[in-house]
Amino acid sequence: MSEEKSLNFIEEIIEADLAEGKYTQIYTRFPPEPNGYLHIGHAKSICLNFGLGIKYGGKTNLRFDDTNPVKEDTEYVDSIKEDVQWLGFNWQKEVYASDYFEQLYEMAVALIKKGLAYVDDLSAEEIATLKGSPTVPGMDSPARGRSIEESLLLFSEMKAGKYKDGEKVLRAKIDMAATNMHMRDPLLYRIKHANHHRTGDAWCIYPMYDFAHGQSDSIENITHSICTLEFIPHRELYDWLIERLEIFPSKQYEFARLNMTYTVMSKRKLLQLVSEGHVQGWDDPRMPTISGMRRRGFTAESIRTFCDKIGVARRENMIDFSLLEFCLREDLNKSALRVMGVLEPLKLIITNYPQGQTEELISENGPDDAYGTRIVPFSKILWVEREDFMEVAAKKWFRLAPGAMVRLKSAYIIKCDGFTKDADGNISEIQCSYLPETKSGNDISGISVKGTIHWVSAQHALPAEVRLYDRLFKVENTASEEGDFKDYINEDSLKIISNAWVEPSLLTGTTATRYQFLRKGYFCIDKDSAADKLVFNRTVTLKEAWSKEVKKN
RNA sequence: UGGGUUAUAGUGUAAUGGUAGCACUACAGAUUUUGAUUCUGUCCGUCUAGGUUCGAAUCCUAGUAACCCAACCA
Repeated sequence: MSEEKSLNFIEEIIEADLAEGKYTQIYTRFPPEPNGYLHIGHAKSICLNFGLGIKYGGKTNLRFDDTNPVKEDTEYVDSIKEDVQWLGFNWQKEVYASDYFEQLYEMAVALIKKGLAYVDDLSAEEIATLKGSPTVPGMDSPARGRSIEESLLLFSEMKAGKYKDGEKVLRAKIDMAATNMHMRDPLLYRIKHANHHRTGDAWCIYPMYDFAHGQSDSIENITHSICTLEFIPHRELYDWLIERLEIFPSKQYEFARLNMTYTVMSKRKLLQLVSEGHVQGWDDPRMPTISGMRRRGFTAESIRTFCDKIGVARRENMIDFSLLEFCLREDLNKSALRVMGVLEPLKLIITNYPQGQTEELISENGPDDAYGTRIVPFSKILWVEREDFMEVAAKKWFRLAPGAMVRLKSAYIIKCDGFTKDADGNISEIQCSYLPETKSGNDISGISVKGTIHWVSAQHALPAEVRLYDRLFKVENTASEEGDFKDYINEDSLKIISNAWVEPSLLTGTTATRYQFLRKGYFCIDKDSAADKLVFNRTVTLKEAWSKEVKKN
């Protein structure tokens, strides 16, 4: 019965390492820089790193890579922690690169003492010029021959605050002619007289990524340091530093980052969408951020399933948004409460139903009996969906039309007898008669109809605002189009319906409740919602065969 | 035009010299008091050209294409 799932390349490496006794336990980490909100691409990394820890009985740290004080903030730290937890993961330790500033400084001193690093006085521009290009070897800085003692002194002066930003840097002494640009005497430390969100003003020199990341991995005994493809060129330096420093040999492995159709995934672009007001914030339900998706109504389970299904490999990829939707619907179908809500209301009068009478009808809450049932009030005047009525029935149409019969879900079969138009020619009301012997659960009529529609009792319904979302961009991949990515923003990605009606049971939900509005999709209660003004987000539509039928004709 | 990485249905991902499989998408049908779900089926693939081999997606050679690398960002 057990169909074994094949391993991804990282799992193969881990199993080989474990098999040959290289490690008795693996240790991974998720290392975001706290300079923005996490998105679905980060979720892939989170699921990978934490998932590996769980699968192989190892540990996983949450580490904030906070080596650049001017970009980072505790606001981001807090949101990242919330998102990781919401996704369902617990870290072994919460750590910060800034926890290691003292150790990192000592390591830098050790490197200088070995003659493997030196203080340079060149400007950023001069350093860039001397660095050469991929096809032209670099040239030595005049400071490269500086004595160990002098570098040691200058470095301590850098730390003491004697120099201004940009006046001096610490560089590794490697090879100015290396084909790998990252090995041409990379910068290790720079001066930044800036307030750090955790260390305050204690430091004015900060390690660069390359002198913090691998060292932090090593300090934490990380066995498998997993990052994305663009860090491949850094691996040589990662190994070089660990080897020269003679510290725990963490190993770096790279996988391809996630790309998805109809959205963007770079922090820079997401920040732009927020700061320029194209969306209403990092948690705008249209955003691919974890917080946006959460607000939209995505479940953590569906995101985890998605991350599992997309796999882990080393080739560039572009995942169909529809796969994410599939995972979402698959999960929501199992858990969402079935309710009725009418988005675009059309008045329906049951002419032969007693005025003033109300019936309490029974309707099922979920996909199976375990979810139980609830009471839905029924009366003479109902709201039904405007699009469920056609003045002239199309072919294969089995909803309301003059003379046609449909079942009202959990209620009666009705027959459409007529309709009324207003002065503008719009249909304002339809008149139907109901068949008392067709009551749901007790139908003894023997009549069967092809269509079943949802409805709410006008007298009992609750008014609601419903927000419908569409893809953020009009094209699958903005990067492969001409011009700026913002030229392709979908201006109709948000549609607000302010006059929807929902059944009374919706009053008791919370933002954690997941609903399926029958035939209309999956919805959740937005944080803007209040008892006197319900607000719903449509998480995702149901799959729709009819809309395809319409397109065909 | 130096170095690095990667090429398997439309999209992802397996097959580690031995039947190219799975999922999503698309399409068709059955069931259905949600045109949903569920179930059944169909279409579609090894970048190219040579070579090794009884046998190649896999190994070799030569091409081609895509992505990454010259931040005091991570």
